[in-house]
Amino acid sequence: MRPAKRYWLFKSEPNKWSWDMQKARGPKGTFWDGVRNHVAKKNLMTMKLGDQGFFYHSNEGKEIVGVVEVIREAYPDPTAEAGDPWVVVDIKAVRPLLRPVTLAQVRADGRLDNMALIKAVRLSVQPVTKAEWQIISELGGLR
DNA sequence: GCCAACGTTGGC
DNA sequence: GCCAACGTTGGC
Repeated sequence: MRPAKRYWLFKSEPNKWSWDMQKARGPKGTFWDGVRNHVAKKNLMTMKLGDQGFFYHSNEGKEIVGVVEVIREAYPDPTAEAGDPWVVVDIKAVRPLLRPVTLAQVRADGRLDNMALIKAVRLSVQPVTKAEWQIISELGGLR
């Protein structure tokens, strides 16, 4: 049996790598580089083909703007020094949220208090539970 | 192996 | 620009 699909959240500063840039890559997607934290790395290693994630704009915007999908599982980060342990996955843009979900909304919701977005502020690649995924999808106008 | 100092992230 | 949270480094 195929393992249940998992959900994630990818943080990016939009002035470095924005949703629009991700979308412009089309179905080919791109590798998600720059992760230099062991917890985030562990999350990357756990990802399977077809897992979905939210695309979050940190710093400017502070909102979840889109949905991405994992199209290649973890492999060595091409931007890391040889011998470094860091990995990337490939992701592609799937669709934008009809209405971006802001950090303020997530905080105010009450059902999302345990999200890593709030609990682990600095973690750049985070797990999202199925329940959280559904709530945010609704807030974002996706169902 | 502990912990103080320091650097980085990211919200405000 | 400030600072809280947290990770990493290095002295002991």
